Amino acid sequence: MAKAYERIADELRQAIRSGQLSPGDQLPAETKLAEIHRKSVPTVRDALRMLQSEGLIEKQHGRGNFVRRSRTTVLRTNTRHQWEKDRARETEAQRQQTGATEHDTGLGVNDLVFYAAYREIKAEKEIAEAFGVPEGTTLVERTYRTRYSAESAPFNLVTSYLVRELVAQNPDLLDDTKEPWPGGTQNQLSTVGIELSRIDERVTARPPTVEEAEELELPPGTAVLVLRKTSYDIDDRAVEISDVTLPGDRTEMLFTTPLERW
Amino acid sequence: MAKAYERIADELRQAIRSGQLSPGDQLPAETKLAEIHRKSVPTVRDALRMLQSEGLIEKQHGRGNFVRRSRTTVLRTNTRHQWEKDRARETEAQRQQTGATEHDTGLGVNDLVFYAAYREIKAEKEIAEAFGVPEGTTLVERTYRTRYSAESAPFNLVTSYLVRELVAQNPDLLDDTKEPWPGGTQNQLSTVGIELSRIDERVTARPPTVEEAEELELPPGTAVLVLRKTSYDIDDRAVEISDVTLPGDRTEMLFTTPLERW
DNA sequence: GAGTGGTCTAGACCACTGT
DNA sequence: CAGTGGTCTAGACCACTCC
Repeated sequence: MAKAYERIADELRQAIRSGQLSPGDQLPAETKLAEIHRKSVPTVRDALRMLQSEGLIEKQHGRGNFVRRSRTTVLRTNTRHQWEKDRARETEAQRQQTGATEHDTGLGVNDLVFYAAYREIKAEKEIAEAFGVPEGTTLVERTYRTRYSAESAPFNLVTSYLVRELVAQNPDLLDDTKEPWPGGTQNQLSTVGIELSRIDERVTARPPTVEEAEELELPPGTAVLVLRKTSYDIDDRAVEISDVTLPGDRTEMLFTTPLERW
Repeated sequence: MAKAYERIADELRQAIRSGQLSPGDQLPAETKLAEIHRKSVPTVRDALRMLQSEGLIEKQHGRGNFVRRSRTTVLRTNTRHQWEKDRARETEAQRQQTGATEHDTGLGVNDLVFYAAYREIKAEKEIAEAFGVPEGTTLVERTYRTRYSAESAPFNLVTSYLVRELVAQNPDLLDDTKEPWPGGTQNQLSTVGIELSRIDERVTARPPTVEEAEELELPPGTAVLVLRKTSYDIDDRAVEISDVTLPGDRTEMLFTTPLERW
């Protein structure tokens, strides 16, 4: 005998998949569903929680439960890295035309709002190893928020690290009021004579921390994609490391691998 | 005033983060926790569900609640594509030394168990568009399961598609008893004169369907990584499409992007 | 059999949304 | 204000694990 909350969930799932309930539609009230199935309200709520964790419905306190609309996703590509490198040595006037984020997303300049803050920190064990420097080395930690101006939730949280000593010869690189910087990080690095030869991106998925769920306005049960980008210079030395947190339900990443001809 | 279940969750989270409770440790029984906090058992269970969705604890029916141990992750890279291409024209003897999956994971041949099944299907709208062929075109659908022999859960579910007409001149490519095929898909395609020039991989994260959660033995609240790999030949025609479902809690993907020198 | 978590009840009261 | 979901209680009974 199947459990009551599973039977209720199955029935609603079926109604959603078949189109009997369309995206945006309101479900019957919880008390109503309890009445229909002759079960208690907490049992109905168990069923609804199941559907919520599958991403099928959305709960809105005081309003009702609704069939979830699929959200618009943001595309992130790795072809942008070469694109950004090609532009890193152009004039400032040229670079100001479009920034790297616009290329990432295909959005225009006015669709985005930027926030950036720099501070200096001592390298912890994990990040020191990633850079190949001793623990305690001074790093510049740069925190970014990017969002659509039309939406309230950011579409990523970025923390970027640089070894202070490597970039200190250009004081502008230690000053967050210079952000947003036309041409992005590769142009910033080029001002201190650093050319990139390779970028590694490691991707995993995990449940968000409570803080991430709040900042990204993630519905319960949604995962975050975590991307660690490591940039290597032409001596194969790690010169910049970024940790990017992306909402799993609104992000698509495209990686293109060209192959050598036979 | 904070909600009771949040206060209980906070306290346990704190105990876990501080190391007061170590990975693998058993939490107090739910009735015990209810007694300690002078709350009802369902309230305690709300708190525990929260911690479970954050990946901090694991519930084991009849045994207890335990602090979760981090699981061993499998690394998937894009450098394997060039590696696989380089080996696609070697002799069978050479190819049989190691297969593509071993290169992916760093595991030896004996750590893996393969399952493969082929069948022919008519292209639905979505997949037909991805191939650039008319709806209803005959495709070969290939289903794979890969796992550690030591673990019960597969570490990926793969469905691969080929246009039947493109590969039919080699009957072995329509025969699933020839699997596992030494040298992988790129070698299979080379037998019908197809050389790849580029591979696109699109990655998203979403909650698993009930079927996926069962097959991958995913704990509730875990996300899956969904990867669509599209292989293009030297005429920039899509010749193979794979949908790969990976457990988000056990998978790390590494994408390397080389950059051209200035 | 003792101890654990899983399901479920019937209801009370609070918090939020819209009119 | 009416209608919705959110929190919480106090307990019953079932299912699973381990000894």
